[in-house]
Amino acid sequence: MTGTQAREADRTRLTKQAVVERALALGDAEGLDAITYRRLAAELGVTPMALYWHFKNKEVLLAGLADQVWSEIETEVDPAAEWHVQLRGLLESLLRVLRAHPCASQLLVAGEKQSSAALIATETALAVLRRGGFDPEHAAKVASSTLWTGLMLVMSQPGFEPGLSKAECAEMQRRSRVRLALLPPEEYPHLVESAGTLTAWDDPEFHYRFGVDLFVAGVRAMASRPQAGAARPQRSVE
Amino acid sequence: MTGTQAREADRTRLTKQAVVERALALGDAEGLDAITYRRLAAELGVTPMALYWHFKNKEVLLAGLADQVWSEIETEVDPAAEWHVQLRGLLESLLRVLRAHPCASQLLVAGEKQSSAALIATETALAVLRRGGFDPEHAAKVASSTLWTGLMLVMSQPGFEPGLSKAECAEMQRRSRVRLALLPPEEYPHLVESAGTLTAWDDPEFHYRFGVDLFVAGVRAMASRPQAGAARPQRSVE
DNA sequence: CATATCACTTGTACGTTGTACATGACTACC
DNA sequence: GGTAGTCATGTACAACGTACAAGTGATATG
Repeated sequence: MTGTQAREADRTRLTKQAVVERALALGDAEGLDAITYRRLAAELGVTPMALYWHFKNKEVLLAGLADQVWSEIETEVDPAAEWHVQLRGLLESLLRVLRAHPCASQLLVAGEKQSSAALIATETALAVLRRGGFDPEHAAKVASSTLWTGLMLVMSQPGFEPGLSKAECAEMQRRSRVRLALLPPEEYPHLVESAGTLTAWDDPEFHYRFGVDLFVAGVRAMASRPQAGAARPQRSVE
Repeated sequence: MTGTQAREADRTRLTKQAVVERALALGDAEGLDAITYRRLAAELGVTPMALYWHFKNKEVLLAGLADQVWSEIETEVDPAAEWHVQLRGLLESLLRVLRAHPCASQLLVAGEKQSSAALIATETALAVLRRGGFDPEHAAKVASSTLWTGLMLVMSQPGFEPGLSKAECAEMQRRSRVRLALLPPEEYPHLVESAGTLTAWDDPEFHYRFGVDLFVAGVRAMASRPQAGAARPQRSVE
């Protein structure tokens, strides 16, 4: 299909995929608000209205971006692993993608979670949880929580502000750390004490590791409660 | 002519507090996007630019709203209760406020978490967690997670879309439930099976109860891990 | 070869948003 | 009275999403 189009090297046709990629790159670099029909069109060397041929309006464009993000998530699980290890793997895969696309979490929070790529991920998570002994209802709740925990973890990373340079980020963090540390210690003893961790942007790995641990620990605890559904987790076979 | 300005009997001066209350009511009723300088000014019977005297720009206005929301959270804890019961109480109080203000979660996710009212809540949470045996670093992480879990729970409530009527909400839910239920069952068996729960808007209490249980269970599990910090939880005395 | 069609692109224009700037009016104190 | 501070207004502008109509070039068909 795309083989015969190269008659003019510079002036290549616009495609949905190209637009989505450009938009995502723009959003990642300068924040979701930077994604504008005019701005995007300028980057693609095209008139704003040209984009309307491919995406009927901005909502559809953003849905396209969301779909792209979803499709980058790896949904393969190690069939030999225990269910909670599989769940952890899914969450980590989600986090990898969300961290690679700083604007993705904003995008997914605001927009649709019903993209076709999202369905696959949800289906996989549900399968893992059913194997872990959850009944359909609780499995649904946990699966949804997994997604939202991923979103939340990225957005709550100290210093996370899409479209900010490293330096601006460090500056902001320094300032809020100082603000916390200079609070009256008799009124806010614990806040002063924890000021460093609350604003630490320099060790995101600790942030994510703890967040994932906390979530998985919660899910495992719920799994071993009687009302969670099935009597006992099944071993994953074959 | 403009000479009629004295006629309005209820022509009372604008105050920050009045503006914040009106804006919050507007946002709760019609969504955060409905909060517009022009719209808000019209509701207050005033010129858009009049608002600029009280709030230098929209960011400041929204920060004012966020502060108002924070200030409505009850931060008293039962000193006799166990720490995890206290933590649950704080989370439930947060949820109560967020649910009372449908636009609040969007507001807090986007905006500042450094309002003075937010500091008090954070300080209280940290105190509870330190009593629970967490060291300052892990306590900070858990406290931040508590806030974000509250935000996430409200935003992930099926059918949550600020500024939508009950009927629109029900209609949307019905549609997405059908979409899920009609998926090819051989490809998405679990999705079909859980379609009801994934889209259920009619039983929010189950949603919130399960979410809080899951979170508190996770925190308790982390508390009993050696690397969480202090050797053992302290009983709260006096 | 001519022409009709489709896929795509452009130009112009409208309404809405946040907000800069200059000015007007009310209140309080000298 | 006057002067200053506090609050409100009116006008104006740039940027946004997008409706509408018209144009372009490649391809299929007569």
